[in-house]
Amino acid sequence: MTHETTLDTMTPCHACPLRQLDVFKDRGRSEIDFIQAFKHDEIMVPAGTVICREGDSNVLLYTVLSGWVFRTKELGNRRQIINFGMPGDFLGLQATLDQPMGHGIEALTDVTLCRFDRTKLWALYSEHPRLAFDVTWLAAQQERSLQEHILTLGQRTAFERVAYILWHLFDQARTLGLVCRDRLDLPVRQQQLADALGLSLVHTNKTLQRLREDRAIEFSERSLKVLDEERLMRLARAKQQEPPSRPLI
Amino acid sequence: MTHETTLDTMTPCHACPLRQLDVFKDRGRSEIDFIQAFKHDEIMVPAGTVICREGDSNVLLYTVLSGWVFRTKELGNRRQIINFGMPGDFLGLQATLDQPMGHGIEALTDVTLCRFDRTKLWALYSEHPRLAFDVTWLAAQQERSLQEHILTLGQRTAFERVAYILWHLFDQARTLGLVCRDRLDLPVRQQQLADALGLSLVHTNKTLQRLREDRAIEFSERSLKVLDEERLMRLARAKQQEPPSRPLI
DNA sequence: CGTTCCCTTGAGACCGCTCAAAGACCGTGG
DNA sequence: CCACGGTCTTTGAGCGGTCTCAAGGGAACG
Repeated sequence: MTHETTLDTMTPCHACPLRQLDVFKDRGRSEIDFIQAFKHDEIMVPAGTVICREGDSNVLLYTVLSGWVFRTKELGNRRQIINFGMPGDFLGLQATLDQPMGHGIEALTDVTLCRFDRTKLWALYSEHPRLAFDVTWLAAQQERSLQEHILTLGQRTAFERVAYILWHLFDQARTLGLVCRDRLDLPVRQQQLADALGLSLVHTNKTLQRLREDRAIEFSERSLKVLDEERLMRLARAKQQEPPSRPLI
Repeated sequence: MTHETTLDTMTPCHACPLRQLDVFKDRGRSEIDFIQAFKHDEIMVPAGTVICREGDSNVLLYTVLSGWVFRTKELGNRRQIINFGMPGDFLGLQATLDQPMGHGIEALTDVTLCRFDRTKLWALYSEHPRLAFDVTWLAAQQERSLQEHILTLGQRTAFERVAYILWHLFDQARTLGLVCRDRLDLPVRQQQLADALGLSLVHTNKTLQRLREDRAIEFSERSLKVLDEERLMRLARAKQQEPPSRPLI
């Protein structure tokens, strides 16, 4: 089912390319060593791979090293994309403590994942309270992001939703250095935007057209260009906030 | 602005009435002692009190001891209720680590809150990894609940949403022993249901009528009676799941 | 007995949905 | 090289679910 490839040459944590980004907090040597020991292996999965399903137990813990993923929930024949995950995102925490996953996770692009041994999570808590704190921080941050999404689904119009999600993905990707000259490689289909926003594909498409006509964005060939960020944010009713310096595990 | 009353006679943690409920995990003596020391005081606030606002920093940590609260986010002149909190819910974690709260919290009914000293949170992590684990567990559980809400807002029809939220509140309250003979004291206005579901007040009201006509529920005078839980769940497209045994802090 | 808050009901408008079909692009195989 | 099927995007047409506006009723309270 999965066509995962276990990589022979793991990226050593102390040389993790993500750690060089400003968004991620600096870490002491001993913590990085622990993370290194915590890390089980590193895998590559192709776009479209189901990393785990809603209801799965015994899911490993992952950090996205490269590529994009998304979380998803199903209801009958409909599906909701909960949110998108980018490098640095920590996955699978919910399956801790005999609880099944509340959502599935799929690879949006080809993805490299650091895989961690969940049985060592307890050691992390007892030996490295600082890391334990960071795990909680990541969970709280995830909560924040979900709350914002609830606001979007509950109170924004279709037009605002589409504007918001594009800006949000753009803004988030920018902190990871993925934006170059206001242009972002955005590997998302319109159907996926629709599934994330609770809209139909057709209406999402028509709304995108309006955003293009407004000269707020260009978006084609999997590439998003933000022509006027101020305008886009106004249309999305979004407010800028400093990206917090966040932990990487 | 707040009319909070600090109670002279704090409930001792080892005699906490909530701990006697089956849903809450048993705890060792030393952990309860730590929680007791962690607890700063106990306050009573009347219905309608704003406990904290979105964007607040330096928010204390709370556990709801009795009564109901709700989390909220504003967008212009519209507001979204993120979810409702009942006894045992842990509030304010987001404000940890210099991050502002991502949502406001208000008292739905008169509420008793245990107030904790956030400066001691670090001690909790370093001295009681088990409790630290539980804090994370609570955050992950909160995440779960928000994800389900996202599914509701994104994929359920108005009718399903109303059915779902009533069943969900009913089901959750039941684990706390608040349901007696299929009847629950539900202190929620229709406007608040509407704000939680992203619907207008008018449409929420008409949808409630349909649910009443279907003989699935009775709901008036702040009292909800579930006439046919099977039917209600089917209408809500909800699926039952065992309530996990959860930690209480 | 007036005010206020909440619930209820009706009428009409509009936003977003479904159905349907065509166009664009791409990889594959004949 | 072209034909073909698959996936994704685009566009049109019409329906209906949900919204807004408006007004009235009931209960609680000073």
